[in-house]
Amino acid sequence: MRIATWNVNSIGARLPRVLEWLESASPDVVALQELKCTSADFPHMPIQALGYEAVAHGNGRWNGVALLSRIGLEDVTLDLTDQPPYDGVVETRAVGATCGGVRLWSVYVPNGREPDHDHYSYKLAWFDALRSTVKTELAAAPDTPLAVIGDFNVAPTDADVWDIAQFTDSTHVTVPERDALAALRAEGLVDLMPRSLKGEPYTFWDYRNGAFHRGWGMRIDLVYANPAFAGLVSDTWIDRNERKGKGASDHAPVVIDLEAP
DNA sequence: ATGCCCTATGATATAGGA
Repeated sequence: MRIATWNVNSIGARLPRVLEWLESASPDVVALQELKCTSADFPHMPIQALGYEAVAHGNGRWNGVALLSRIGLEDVTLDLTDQPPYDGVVETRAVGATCGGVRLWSVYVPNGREPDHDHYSYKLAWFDALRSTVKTELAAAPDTPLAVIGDFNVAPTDADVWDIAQFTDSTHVTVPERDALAALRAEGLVDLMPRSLKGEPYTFWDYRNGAFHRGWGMRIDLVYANPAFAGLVSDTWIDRNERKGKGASDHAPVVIDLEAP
């Protein structure tokens, strides 16, 4: 079984590359983030034509998540339990489903913007709702393989950014954000470290300043798996080739290969 | 080489991304 997660930075703009990648990489399940479209505008038809059914959860211009599967899509859950709103809106940042016996969550954790911004406290509250939701699911089905995959918008360690000195006073590397990841792990998840195709662990490179070719990246797209899931994994890797060329997302897909449960 | 920001929006600027 092949599972992947990919922040596509607009499914509309990325559709040609997404379709090509589905054909070449042939994943069974794909978690997408940053659709930047409404659920109604999600391009189901060309994706279905490749054999995937999809649940898309998007409320417009920002965020939006989806799960694509060609091995079943059951028990779909939109949003986290008690997911906090931002500016009065519960944003479309989480969707869960069971695919081929594996429980998956596609998540797009809020950015946080600046450590003293409202968005940052929102980010931490959002993480706690994620932790709580996962805790409940793990308790209800401890033997079911489960993974939370997506754009966590936190680099777990200093080695997960190209130069920690560049991140003074910025989000994504602060202690409270990393503590939020640790709290998730404490519920029984492990951070599955992906194999790199080129000696750097990054999954995101800014569009600006030639960041990709300079190796100025960050590992913020993560795979958090319970032991039942981790025990099935044969490989985890970052498809950085997908960051190359014209019309690329600023994130690369992270691919997980595992034995079917 | 992978090459110096991109996307959606009531749009000719702006907000958000990280």
